[in-house]
This record gives sequence, structure tokens and C-alpha cells, in this order.
Amino acid sequence: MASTRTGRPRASGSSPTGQGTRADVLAAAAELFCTRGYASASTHAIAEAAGIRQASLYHHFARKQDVLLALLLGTVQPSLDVAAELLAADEDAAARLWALCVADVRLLAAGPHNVGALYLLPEVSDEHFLPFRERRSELETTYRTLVTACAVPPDRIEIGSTLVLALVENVILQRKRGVEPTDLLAAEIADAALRVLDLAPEVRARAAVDGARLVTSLR
Amino acid sequence: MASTRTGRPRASGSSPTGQGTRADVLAAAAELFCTRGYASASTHAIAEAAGIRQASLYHHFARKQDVLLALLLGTVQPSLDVAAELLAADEDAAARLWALCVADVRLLAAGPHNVGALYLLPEVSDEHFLPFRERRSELETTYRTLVTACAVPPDRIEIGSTLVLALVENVILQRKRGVEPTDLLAAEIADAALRVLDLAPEVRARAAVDGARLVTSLR
DNA sequence: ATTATCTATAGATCTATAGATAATGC
DNA sequence: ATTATCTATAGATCTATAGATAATGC
Repeated sequence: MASTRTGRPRASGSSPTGQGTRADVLAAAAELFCTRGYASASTHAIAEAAGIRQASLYHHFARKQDVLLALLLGTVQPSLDVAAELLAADEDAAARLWALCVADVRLLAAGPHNVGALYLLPEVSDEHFLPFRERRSELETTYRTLVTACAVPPDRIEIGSTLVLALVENVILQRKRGVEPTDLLAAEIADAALRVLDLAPEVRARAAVDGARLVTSLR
Repeated sequence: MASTRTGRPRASGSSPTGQGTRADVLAAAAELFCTRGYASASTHAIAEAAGIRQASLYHHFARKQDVLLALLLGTVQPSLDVAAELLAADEDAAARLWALCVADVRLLAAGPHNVGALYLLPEVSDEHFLPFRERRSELETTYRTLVTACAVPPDRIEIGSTLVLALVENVILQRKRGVEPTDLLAAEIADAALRVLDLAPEVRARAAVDGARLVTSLR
């Protein structure tokens, strides 16, 4: 039965997302944390955008920090899933790295709010967000693993991985500037990543073809 | 005469920077805005780190926002100065772009606090910081101008400029992660920038040599 | 009985202003 | 007289809790 929900009804209107109150709060917080920052986005403002009263927020999240933590974990998890799948894939490392770049750029470019920008908030260095930073660090390890597997010279692995990540994460900064990333951009960035690693043109060309196939197989 | 200063003496200690109270406040705010964020760094905490009382801060800055604005303008101005000098320099475009990348990376890497990160604060999108965003945008224009002058194909100028900036700005994110950038990194990033633009190896090699000379002439 | 909301509020901030104070400058 | 600090505080928040209320579930 599609029965109506239990509990006292809202004073005003109904769920903006239609996905339940928790989703309403997360969507509202994503927007406000991105545009105003963590501390500047009051629980009152978040609740109002979610269509509930300020205190009702605490029925779903014990502390304001838990709202941000949920958002952060929600953004890194899809990337980790893709990374795990690609680590195990039976394909050239360059193709897998190309695919990881494309997938991550798409994830960062997706959604109405620039949730990737949340990880740039200074408040994220607080101990409370350690679980997120750990997963984030796992993701970076995957990039390093794939760069290593691309037969990059040992003394270039660290700098190479850093620069590849730089290109991918740049999507966050672009969105902050108001540039809406196109789907084409993802491939451009993945191409640039392989150029930065100084891979040979033939290797890069093949990786782009195989990588593109890999990406579609992920969906 | 090196006379002592006018005005009531501080209740506790003396200027931490030894550069005067304004400098004390800016140094304290730089650290706190970077580590805690804008709204989370109270004027009380800033004043305390500057060695004065909370209210005394308002003798030097009319509003808290003015402190952040001063920091932002202070970070972009040196970059604009270098950019202007390089725009006018009599040297190959690739060499000048290489030099601009190195100079900007060094500026972002310099100083005890990661002041480049201030421009990532969500609060910077507020109207009050428009003067900063305008200068920041001038800097981006210079990058685009130099990329264009590198004989990059017309349809690659936009994406190329974006990716070059991505590599440079990445220093900010690296410092956020705790990686202290080396002087070598600056050259690595400038090299990577020219690779991203797909310039020919000979062009890149010459640009690096000429660019290195240009950089030293800036100092 | 259980649930999700509501209203009300305690207690802790935080920014900015008012006005006093303790130096130097003239 | 001028200056840079100080103390004190008004007024506006903001987070989190307590307890009431209005639904459904059994």
C-alpha cells in the first residue's frame, strides 16, 4: 500500500525533492554549503530550504556536522566504486586511467550543485570528517596505482599522479567560476592527463579508444 | 628618531609580526581563514592571535569582510605585476607562459600560510569581494593571451588555457593536503603546461631554457 | 504506541559600537 | 590634541534540547 507517511505533517508545503525529508535536507545543505560555506549556512536556512522547521532537522541528523559528512561521503563513494571496478578490469593501464579520469570528471560535473567543492571547505580538516578524508585518500591511491601501471618512470610517478589529479579536480574550480562543464570536457581532460604523463602518441590514442569503451561498460 | 608608537599600549605582549598591528591582524586572519574558514574564524580569535583585543581590530578594519578583502587583493597583486611584465617582455610566447607558470606557482607556494586557498572560500562570491574577482579575472585573461600567442589552434585556446591554469592552481590543493611544494615543482608544472598544450618537444625545450632566464630577470 | 513534525527556549556565541584610558606630539 | 588601544555591551544571531502535537499503525 502506498500509505501516507507517519508523523505530524509539515506546517508548510511538501517535500521539495519528493524523496523524503533526509533527501530534502541534504539537497538544501548541498546548495547552501557550496554557495555560502559551512558555518555561514545556518541550520535555520537549511531547514527552510528543505521545507521544515529548524529543530526538525535534528530528528534526521544529530549534529550539523553530520549533514556535511553525509554529503562528503556521498560524493566520494561513487568515485571509489568506479575506481575499484577499473582496478580489477582486464585492460591496459593507460585505458583504465583514461576511463577513471572521464568517470570522475563526469561525477564532478553532474548534479545541480557543485558538491565536489565541499571537500575544499576549510572545515573539512576537522577531526569529525576523518572518515571522509580516509576514503578520499584511498581514491588518490588508486590514481597512483594506475599511473604506476602505465610504466611511468619511478621518479615521475608522484608528480605525474599529482598533475593528473590536478586536471580532474579542476572541474570543481571551473564550476565555481560558473563554467558548466560539457561531456566533451571529460574526454579532453583524460587526454590531457595522458599527455602530462608524457605517454607516446600511439599509446595515448589506443588508450582513448579502449578507455571510451570501458567507460560505457561502467554504466 | 625611532620613537615608540603613539596610542595606548597593548594589554598583553607586543606585535607578533613586528610589522605593526595591521600586519598582525592580516597574518592571524590568513592562518585562521585558511584553516577554519571565514565565518568560523571569529574576530575574537583573530584579534587574540594578533595580540590585541577583539574591538581593537575595528580601528584598522571597518568590517570583518575588509580583512579578507585585503588578504585577497594582496595575493592577486603580485601575480598581476608579473603578468604585466611578461606580457610586455620581448621573448617567445611559450617562454613567457612558462615563466608565468613558474612565477605563479612560486607565489602560491610561498608564505607560511596557504593564502591562495582563500580564493576558494565560498564567501568570496559575495558582492563585497567583487574588486578581487575582477583582478583575478584579469590574470586569467593574461594566461589566455599567452596561450593564444603560443600558436595553439583557435579551437584549443579555451580548453588549453583552462588546463594550464588547473595545473598552476593545483599547488593550492596540494598545500591543503599538507604537501609542501618544492622549487622543483614549479618547473615541473610549467613543463606540464606546455605538454598539455601539445607544443612540439623542441619548442618546449627552448621555452624552458628561455623561460628560466626570464624568471630570474623578474626578481 | 510510534513516529515526524512542531513551538519555545536556554545558553553560547559573534559583530560592531560607545566611550574610557594611556600613551606620544606639539 | 591625536592616536591606538582598552573595557563593556547591545542586539542579533545560531545550535541543540525539551516537550507538545498530529498524524499513522496495531
